[in-house]
Amino acid sequence: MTSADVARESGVSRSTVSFVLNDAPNQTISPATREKVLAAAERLGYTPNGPAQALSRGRGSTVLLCLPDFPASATVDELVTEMDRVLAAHDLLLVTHRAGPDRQPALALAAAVAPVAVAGLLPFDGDQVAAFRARGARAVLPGPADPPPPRDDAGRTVGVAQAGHLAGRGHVRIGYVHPADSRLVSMSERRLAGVDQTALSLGLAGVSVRRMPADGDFTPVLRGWLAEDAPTAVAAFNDEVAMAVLQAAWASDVVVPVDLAVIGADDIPAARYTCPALTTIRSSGKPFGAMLAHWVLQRLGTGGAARPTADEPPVWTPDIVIRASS
Amino acid sequence: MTSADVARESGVSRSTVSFVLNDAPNQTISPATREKVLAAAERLGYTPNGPAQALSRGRGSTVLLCLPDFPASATVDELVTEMDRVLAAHDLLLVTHRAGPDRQPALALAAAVAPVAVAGLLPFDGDQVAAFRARGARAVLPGPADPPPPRDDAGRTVGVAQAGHLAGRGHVRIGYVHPADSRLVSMSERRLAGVDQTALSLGLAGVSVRRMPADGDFTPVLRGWLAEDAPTAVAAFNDEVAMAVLQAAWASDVVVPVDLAVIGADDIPAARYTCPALTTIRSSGKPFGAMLAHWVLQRLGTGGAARPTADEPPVWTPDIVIRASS
DNA sequence: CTGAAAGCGCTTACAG
DNA sequence: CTGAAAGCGCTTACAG
Repeated sequence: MTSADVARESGVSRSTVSFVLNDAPNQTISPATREKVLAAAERLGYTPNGPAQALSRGRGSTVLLCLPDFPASATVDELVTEMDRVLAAHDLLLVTHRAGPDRQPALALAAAVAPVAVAGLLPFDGDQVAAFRARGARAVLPGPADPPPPRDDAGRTVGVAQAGHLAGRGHVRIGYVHPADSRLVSMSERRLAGVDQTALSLGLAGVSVRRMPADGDFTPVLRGWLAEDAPTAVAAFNDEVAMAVLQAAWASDVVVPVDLAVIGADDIPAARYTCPALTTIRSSGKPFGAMLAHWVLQRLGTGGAARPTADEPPVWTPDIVIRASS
Repeated sequence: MTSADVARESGVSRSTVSFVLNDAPNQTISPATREKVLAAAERLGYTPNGPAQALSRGRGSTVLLCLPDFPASATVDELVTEMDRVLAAHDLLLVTHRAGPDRQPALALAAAVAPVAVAGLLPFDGDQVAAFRARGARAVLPGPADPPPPRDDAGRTVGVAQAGHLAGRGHVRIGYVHPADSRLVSMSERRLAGVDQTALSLGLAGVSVRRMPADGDFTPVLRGWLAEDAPTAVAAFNDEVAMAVLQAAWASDVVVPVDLAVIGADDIPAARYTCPALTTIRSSGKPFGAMLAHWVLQRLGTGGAARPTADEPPVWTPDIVIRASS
């Protein structure tokens, strides 16, 4: 099933078929011909071959998004969905690749699909950019020279929101708990920075920091912590860490939120079901997805395209979900 | 940067370049020429254009996996990672597509990348199969005539494991809780079938069933349930539902596991941090990913390929993770 | 208003 | 052992 079949079926040339199917500008096709071609294509169930189109146009229609090896999360799903949505409005299709120990490297995928652009959540270094370019990408971002994506800022913002809430509840000795998973440390550092900065600007005590032990049992750490720095409220890196704190408190007869307030981050589905229900920070992946898409479009020069998109501006505003734990 | 550049640089024809780069069988290239070409390709940083290769070979090198619109989960990640891994051993690259309200339909992606095969977790109907085929896929599975993937069985198996554990603890009145999310009902029905069947075969009472209310508060339901059917143990559809049950018990002064035993499913990261820690069923996505990959390969006739893969046979064995809730 | 022709980057019989 | 040529399915100047 090729365009030649459609041409034959409708009694015109392949050029004409291509013209009508692509609504070629500067090309005036008679309504009759147009109809014939459309009907034939319909009847034959013809669909143009994407790779062939890309080859001949010298420009693919896919964008590759490289995701880090983070645990599955609704936030990333939202990001991807939104990026897909705004890209689709510009006839660009999103292909995602999640890094991972056993996963094929993104470069192989890039070679196979020849995306017109590749985007990532973490900045690419010079070699990576060059490699993607060698595989046909016209835009690779963020590159080493680019401003980092607003993710850093987003991380900080989460910490700011956590500390702000806790301080608002009257707490002055705030603690922070890092996750055990080393893949998450850089993100956790950013969140901590937000907590730290807020505590500082509010004139609170310096924030005391602990890390989740690898075995997942925070109980001994919590006991020592309470004895030493005696935080009255803890901001956890994320909801899982917050749950570990909740569990340690439960095991130690420390009553939340009376003896200890805790706040998580991410608002995972489980957060509403903890005992007590977890107060947390919810940050949608949507604005970030929109931002990445717009960045790609701009870099591709499709920014001021004919078709205007009524997308909300990509602003990053974490929401606080107040439940019972603080 | 094309193969013509490499040919020019190394002073041979494009055919020769193609032969050495592809290790063409039935083709004897002198070691000297071979070296020259390889060196030139290396020097130029040449990478073949995937779509062009696909076009000329008449066979793409990607496989499209269509994922349903389920919440993000580690199990699906494992499935994808494993499928990617075994496919990669056959020079096939995996491209995943998650369905969703705002996502581009999978057909558009299929048209753009022209995958040689498309696989799904849920069976495709006749129209879908035809549409994918029209976009170049040589294999689309599972189709309407195919045996359903062992997912159904997997679902049942989870229920069997849940009920088996509960019965082993001496419970005779077992309850089951469906999730509120309607996208999950068919999966939940399968798990319930496993519970039901096991209870039946063990001569226990029929299992009493409830569903999570949309507002997420299981407390009123639990109270009524305890008054009516008085189950002593409940198997929840998944860990989130189990947590809701735990929370309802906590709110009702029902002590778990003494007054009520609960078991979840999936072993999400949060499961170890509930109070008490949740007993659950863990089923890796790995065997299912391997199975799908093998199915694709077999359908593609690559099954008995030269390169043997030392993959474990795709067997589906859920593990029970015993913690404190039952 | 429409068609013949070249070209996108590759592979692969077919000659030599 | 190596090269000239055709072809994969499309698009797009260029003629008419």
